[in-house]
Amino acid sequence: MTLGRFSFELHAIDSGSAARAGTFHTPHGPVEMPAFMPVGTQGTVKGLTVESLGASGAQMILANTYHLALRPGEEVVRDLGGLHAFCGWNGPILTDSGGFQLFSLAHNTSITEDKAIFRSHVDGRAFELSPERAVAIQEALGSDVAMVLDHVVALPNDEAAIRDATERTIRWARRCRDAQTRGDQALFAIVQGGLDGPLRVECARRLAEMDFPGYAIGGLSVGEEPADMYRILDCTVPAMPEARPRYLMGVGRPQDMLEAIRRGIDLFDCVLPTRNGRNALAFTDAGPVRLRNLQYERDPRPLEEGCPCAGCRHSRGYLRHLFMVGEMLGPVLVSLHNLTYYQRLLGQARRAICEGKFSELADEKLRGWGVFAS
RNA sequence: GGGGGGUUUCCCGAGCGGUCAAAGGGGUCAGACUGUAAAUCUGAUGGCUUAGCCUUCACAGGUUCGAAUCCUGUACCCCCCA
Repeated sequence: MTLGRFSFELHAIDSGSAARAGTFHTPHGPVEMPAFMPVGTQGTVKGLTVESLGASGAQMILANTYHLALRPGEEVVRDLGGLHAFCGWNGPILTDSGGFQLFSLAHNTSITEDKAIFRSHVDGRAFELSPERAVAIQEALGSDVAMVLDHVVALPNDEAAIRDATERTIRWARRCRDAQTRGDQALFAIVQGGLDGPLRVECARRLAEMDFPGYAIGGLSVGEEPADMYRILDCTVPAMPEARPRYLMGVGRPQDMLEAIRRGIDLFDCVLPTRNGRNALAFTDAGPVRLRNLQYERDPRPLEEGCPCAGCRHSRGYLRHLFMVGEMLGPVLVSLHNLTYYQRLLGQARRAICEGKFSELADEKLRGWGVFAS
């Protein structure tokens, strides 16, 4: 499929699952999918330079509309040359719309049909975010991919509330599309519907009718059981256009990504590798390593044998020491390791899909992590 | 030599007759973290055969139904006077 300066080529579909490999082309370069986007909410992936971010293997990163509109303000970013120049990342950037903050900052947010009104978490001032405003901000920021403003609700929730938020998400998606003025920014729609399978399918189909250049699944991994998330993917993904990138927002743990790729998801973002990295948890093929644990005090091994990241030039004992004494290099190196681990995992997934051996890879990884396939 | 103040559980530090195994920090140990209000948060932290029992508040003795808390002596530390 080709859409202006964007296109999505499918290279392969796994023989034993719905997993697929492809390339998403953007004005700032290609993204090999399945892909993982590090989260750089405020225009920075916490603790990392763009050089080390590139070294981790990342191709596309995520930034946030709400946070950047609050500080420094989208006009400032625009006047400094747009998001790419502003943060120094010349690869593709996707901006989240602020919809997630309707959920995470719900306690100081009110929503009407027209717009959401936030009380700024920074200084308490009112901040309005309508679908039109979300698009305008993202156009000022100049990301490659903008997300529609969606209405995310906490789970579990009552049926009427979920239905209401889902319907609003569909109406807002249309308003976002109608508000677009730039031709060099792709707008992705977001499927909502809580844990209601038929509602998810209906939402996906109605959004598909509007023909967006990409589709996301939102409102998952917000506290529900993993099995519920997989169940929703099972029914929702087949209802999403095959010729467009399919993005599972906010996910996730390594096992969640493999389970989602198995079901046909192409794109992910998650704070876990960076947040957990800052909190001394490293991802490895043998499962998580909680570096503060006493057992690593004299461990001479790197986090992962053969990992090319800068953190793996050091022993676990040294990394533990950095955390125990509060040195900032600890969070930096383990964030870098985790992102590198995620990128390598996705790279292995892409190769396995092209070879028709994704299930074998997934089984092997899940076994290493000590979790069962779902 | 004389006068005054102090010694609390790994550390700092509250407590000043019972509700004290002893506040609060720190440290340590363990856990959590999924479109980032997170380099954050939570729990544990004398021992045990754990609804209870035992051993702790410099050391020894004493007063009291009952002492980390009061008294006497000893040791060490700090301040002032000579």
